[in-house]
Amino acid sequence: MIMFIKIELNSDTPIYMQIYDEIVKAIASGDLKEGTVLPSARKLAANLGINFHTVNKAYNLLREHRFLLLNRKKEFVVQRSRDEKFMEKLKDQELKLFEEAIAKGFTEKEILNMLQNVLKRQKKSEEL
Amino acid sequence: MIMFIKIELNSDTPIYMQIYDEIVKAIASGDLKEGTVLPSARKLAANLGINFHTVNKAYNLLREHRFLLLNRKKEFVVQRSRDEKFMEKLKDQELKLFEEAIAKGFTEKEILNMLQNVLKRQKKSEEL
Amino acid sequence: MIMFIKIELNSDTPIYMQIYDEIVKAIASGDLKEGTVLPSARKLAANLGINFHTVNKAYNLLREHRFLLLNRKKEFVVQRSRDEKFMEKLKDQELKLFEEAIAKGFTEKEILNMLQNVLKRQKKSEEL
Amino acid sequence: MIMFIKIELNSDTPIYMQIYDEIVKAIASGDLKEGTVLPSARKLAANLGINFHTVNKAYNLLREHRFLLLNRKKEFVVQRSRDEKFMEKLKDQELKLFEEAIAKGFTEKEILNMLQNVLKRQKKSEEL
DNA sequence: GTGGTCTAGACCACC
DNA sequence: GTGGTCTAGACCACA
Repeated sequence: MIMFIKIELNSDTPIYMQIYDEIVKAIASGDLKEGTVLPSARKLAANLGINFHTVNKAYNLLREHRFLLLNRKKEFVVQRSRDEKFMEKLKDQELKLFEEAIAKGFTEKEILNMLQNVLKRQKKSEEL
Repeated sequence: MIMFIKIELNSDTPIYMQIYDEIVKAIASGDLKEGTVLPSARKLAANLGINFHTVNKAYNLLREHRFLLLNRKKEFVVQRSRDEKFMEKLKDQELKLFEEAIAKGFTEKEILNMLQNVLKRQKKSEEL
Repeated sequence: MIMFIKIELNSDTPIYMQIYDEIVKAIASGDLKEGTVLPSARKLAANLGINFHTVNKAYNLLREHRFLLLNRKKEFVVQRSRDEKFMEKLKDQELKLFEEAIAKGFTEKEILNMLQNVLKRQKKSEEL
Repeated sequence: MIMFIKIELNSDTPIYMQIYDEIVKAIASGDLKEGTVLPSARKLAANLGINFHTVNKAYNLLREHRFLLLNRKKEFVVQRSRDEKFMEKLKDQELKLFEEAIAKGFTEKEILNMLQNVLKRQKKSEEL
């Protein structure tokens, strides 16, 4: 299995976080389907030219957040869990973000516009 | 000046975070207007029956995020900054949140519904 | 033999775990008696509309934990083993859980209340 | 600040887990009170004769589970969060454990006896 | 092979 | 000083 992950070594976001984000993005866009077995942490690390532990940390974080599971063959496999607790957390986070934006002086319309732009951008990447 | 802040001592969110959230909410809802001088950290702490440092931590975090500024008298004052960097950060955060939601298996419609519900809830508290 | 197992495809707990839990529950409640031959993994999988491997994983985990055994005909059979090692493990787990609860600030009374509620709920399902 | 933690290097439970358990136990018994600053990961590691990362892993796990928080001075501090979500999780775990015990053939009385013994043991260590 | 764990040494930003 | 992060190399149990 071939993984296309771009890593910016000189970014301010940690490498393991970049891997995390890229895999979530790939699941969201449909590039990684449910049941897909990810390359082993060691192989992906070799491909990216980084350390095994860095990839391992990303994989374990993804497992904690239920984007991956470890099967009995000790492979990391993509799952789409749809847990409702996540949605509740998301709601709380969004409420807090909106309050901050409005406290900053942005209007509801501006926020909605921004949200729609972001969703459009997301949808495009899904269609490619 | 009197501050109405509700603190849940038995919550799982830290107290300083609760103060932070409550003040942002008060600015968003219009209860706290630009230029309002907040009560000193010591007074608010006494009113809430909590430690001075806890309030101080919340105030400093709010200043860092440009919701408050420290005037010559060393008072914390409400400001509405409208900084565009915040909007950019917000976009990135929203994009990441949406990707996680979609990776979890939620549809675009479900997410939009959730967002509209959250905005409605927010608007109501603004009108009260 | 007919098995009544409810599977929530959109749950956050893995399906094989749900099957595991349901079978343990059925043994505890008396619905599945010692010596009962379970339907083959293939049949159960077909009935539930899920993958054969998922059921197989659950069955093997149950055998590992001595709730099932594999007879000469390679059928999975219910057994009630009463092994004391399990009780020892259980004690250790309970001790750790209690320590966590007390460290969280819950009182002994609260914990006892919770335990009695849980046992009552358990007993009711046994009587049905 | 002096920490009394016993580590079994030749145990089958990972060292970071032993540290985790010992600290939870210390909070439960009252040896570690809310607000207590833990020794730095580096110092504790030196005292125990183990690696910094091992202690760090334990500390971060404790923070994730809300037994510790990282203050603005980057110190790990004991907190007693009393979050209700924990109690809900605990209930589910207990229910599952009871079902397993009953499925094994243990009676309700035996389980209650065991639980009371464990609670007594816990209470004693709290009083010392 | 795999991931889980532990060790060791390094640089960073923050205070 | 602190924790956060990354690298490097090692041993283990498991399958």
